[in-house]
Amino acid sequence: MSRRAPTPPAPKISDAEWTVMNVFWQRGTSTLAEVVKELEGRLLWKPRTVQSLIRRLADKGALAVEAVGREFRYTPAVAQDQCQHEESRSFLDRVFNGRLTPFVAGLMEREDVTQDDLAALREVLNQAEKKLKK
Amino acid sequence: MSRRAPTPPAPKISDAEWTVMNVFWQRGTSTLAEVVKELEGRLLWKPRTVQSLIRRLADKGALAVEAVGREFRYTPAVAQDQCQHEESRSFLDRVFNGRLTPFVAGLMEREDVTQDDLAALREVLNQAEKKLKK
DNA sequence: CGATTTGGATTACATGCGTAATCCTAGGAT
DNA sequence: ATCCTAGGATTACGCATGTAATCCAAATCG
Repeated sequence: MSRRAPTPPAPKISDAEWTVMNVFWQRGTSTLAEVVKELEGRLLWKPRTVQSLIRRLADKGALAVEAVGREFRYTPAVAQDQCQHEESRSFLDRVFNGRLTPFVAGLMEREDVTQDDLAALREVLNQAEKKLKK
Repeated sequence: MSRRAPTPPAPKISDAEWTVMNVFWQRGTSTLAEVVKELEGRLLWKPRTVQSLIRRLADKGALAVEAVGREFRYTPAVAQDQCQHEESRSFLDRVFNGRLTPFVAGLMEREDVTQDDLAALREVLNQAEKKLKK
């Protein structure tokens, strides 16, 4: 498992910001109120907190802002899969010396896996192998 | 893939601290000087920086301290695999909504995998299945 | 029209983190 | 005996983060 040619890196997203970005990636363009509603119940954040996080995300370029009337609509400006991949890489490097197999092995050992999980993972590996052979 | 009964959580280890803990987990009990030597070349840290990180790790209970003469020897006080697992869980929850398969799929898609990688992963899955059937 | 709500802008504030510098002291070099 | 060095203790310092509160203006409720 080794890196490919680097894409320009996406802005670094903090833990709390991931929660917010996940909402935007699921919903697409949204207003503050929509995100607040989406998170309420699930989370103990005051609306002001959500607003702060959205602002920071806009400041660092992870969200695009468009004024609509006197409100703003925010849209993800970075691709979810790119951010996920960058986080994945940095996580594996930091915690598992870059290696995927011990990570997966550790999870298998300490969590309960279902047959479905295993089947899905095998399918992923098969796809990877197919690509590899081309 | 689901959680099991929780163990008492290990102290939270920051990015830089992971670098230090990895040295201790590899070497076992070590002095400051040994860690500094191990890291030099690989890293641009001043010895003082390493000392600060070691101190913080001792303060948060991740390293045990034993005075030997006028020096200290530090020993990992938390298990590497437990820390790895906690990091893994929190990472998957934050970035992949807790799901392992998309994480693996993303890596397969964006990085270069070898046949050996695939074989090792398949073996891990086989072991997991064996355990599952018992 | 006045009061309340709501969103944006500005400000807050403790804590953690990355990255050390300073100070002091004991041990080793000369 | 003296000076330098290395390690522990204390302190530093700016930036990020989590978690908001305050202030102001526009819209909405009554």
